[in-house]
Amino acid sequence: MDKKRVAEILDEMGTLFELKGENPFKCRAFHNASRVIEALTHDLRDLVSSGKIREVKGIGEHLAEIITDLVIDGRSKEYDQLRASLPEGLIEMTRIQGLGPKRIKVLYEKLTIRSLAELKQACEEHRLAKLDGFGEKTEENILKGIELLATTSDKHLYPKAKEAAERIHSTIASLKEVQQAEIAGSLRRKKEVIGDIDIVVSSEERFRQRIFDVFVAHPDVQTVIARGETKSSVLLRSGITCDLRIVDRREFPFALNYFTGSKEHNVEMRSRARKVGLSLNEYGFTKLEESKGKKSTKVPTCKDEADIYETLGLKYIEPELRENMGEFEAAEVGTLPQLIEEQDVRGTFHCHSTYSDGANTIEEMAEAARKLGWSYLGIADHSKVAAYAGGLSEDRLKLQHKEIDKLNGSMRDFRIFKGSEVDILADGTLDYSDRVLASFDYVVASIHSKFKMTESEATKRVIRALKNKYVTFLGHPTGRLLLGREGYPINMIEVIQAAADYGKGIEINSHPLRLDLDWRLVKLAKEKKVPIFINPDAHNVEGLRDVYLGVGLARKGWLEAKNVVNAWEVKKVEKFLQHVKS
DNA sequence: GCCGTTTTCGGCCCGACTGTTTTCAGTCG
Repeated sequence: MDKKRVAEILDEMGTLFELKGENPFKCRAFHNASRVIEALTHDLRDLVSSGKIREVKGIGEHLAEIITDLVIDGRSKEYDQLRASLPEGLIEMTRIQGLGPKRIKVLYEKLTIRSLAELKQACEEHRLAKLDGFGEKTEENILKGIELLATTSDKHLYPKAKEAAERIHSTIASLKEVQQAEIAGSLRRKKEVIGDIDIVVSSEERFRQRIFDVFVAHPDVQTVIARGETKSSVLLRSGITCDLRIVDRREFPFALNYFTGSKEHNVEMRSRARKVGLSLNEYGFTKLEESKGKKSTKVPTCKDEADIYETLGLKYIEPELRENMGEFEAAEVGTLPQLIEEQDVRGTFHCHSTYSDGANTIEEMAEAARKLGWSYLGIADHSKVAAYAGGLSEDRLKLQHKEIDKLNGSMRDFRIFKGSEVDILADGTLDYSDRVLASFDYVVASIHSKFKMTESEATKRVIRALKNKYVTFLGHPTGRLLLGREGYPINMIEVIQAAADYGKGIEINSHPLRLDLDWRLVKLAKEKKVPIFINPDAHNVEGLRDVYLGVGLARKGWLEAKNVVNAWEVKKVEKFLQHVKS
């Protein structure tokens, strides 16, 4: 069983324990373990067979046992029994906004409600309102919640969420009553998929309700979920939930930090605060009293987030790194990376032109790249087997190369590289002969067909392709489509190791639907010293800008400019491309 | 269930909002 499935099962077990009314800390331990397993950058099977799984923080004796059963036998007796002890439909009910395990348990025990359908019916017949702690409003909200489940999704692509957030933000930020306004949450951390939008604002207290008035009346707002003294919550027409919090000016850095998260990062922040005798919340620090941990006098305020980190003896941690995945340890000893920035990009590779399935000519693409301030561009059209995408025959390639030579002769201070996105065939060989491959400046090797292979077959296939001396880097490594298709099963840890061994690069495909390589693996690739190419996979001039999405992902993967080939000077790039195939 | 320089038991982040309540439990992030 792979780690993704193991993580899913542990998470489900946590929820099942909640539904049974188990010790909440035990439940949390399972949810936490799920997250820890998901985030592992070591091979889970190796960790299990060597017994090192027990050394992973958050995995104790019992969880190690369950994980071992799942990985080795593909099943766990404890999980099977737990699942059998409750109706399946209860898990689905936890997805209803505002309905949690405690009340689902009551509904199951008192009214034997076992599924969404039964719950809906019970609400319509007003059977819930008869129970203690339930009322008419609860029934209404549950019915609304069930309806919402069908029409909205709880995950959204980063660019869509960003656009929605910026529309609200610009309205709020332009109000004269607003002192500061920032988009926080997973958007600020540049997660590839976004749950909801968090906006943090500072203003004088007397203006809060006026700001909330504007917020809930925004044309993008569909329904108001909650409205209080410091927080309001709405559902946008785009199906995304948006929260707005308003605090005092001096609380702002704390609120921004808190609502940027991640949750795991926050937990660690607070626990570190306690170690130096402070309590931390979204409003500031307070001193912990010696006796009984009671709070008293405020410690001096912090003017920005950097001050907060400094108070805890830490260097400033960039939002993208706040996942409690090693950033605290690095901030403590001052080894945080100097993250790559958008302006470090000097060009990109893996773009398409009218020669295959692109919408713009090579010249138009190059011109657009120049306007972005870049000094080079790589054109990598599809290879011949990709007939559906206008893959290039060898004759057409000659024409294309001639055209590029001509353009290079006429453009000053700009270089167009001859590349190709060559299909990796089912057996791991490439779609052009070595003689043809040798004619390119660089070669992107990608999979576009035969996705249904076993993990070990797919891994061997890709590694064989990487071994070809003419291959420069691997394109969209897992083939995932966010919120759509899972990547094909492949052992990326082995692939990254192979890339390191053969001196090859790996692409961060920045297409908003792909964002592939995943940032967790980007970090591993960096550790293995694998050069990264940030590519837009652009099929038109507008698509070039997607590179900046990839930069966000690169930052999330701890990359510095020196780790990214397209942040290098053109001379260095030329040398590197030559070196790879020599 | 996990963890530990306050270490093998006793904590485990903490505040806002809602709906049901006469002071709070459940849920969320």
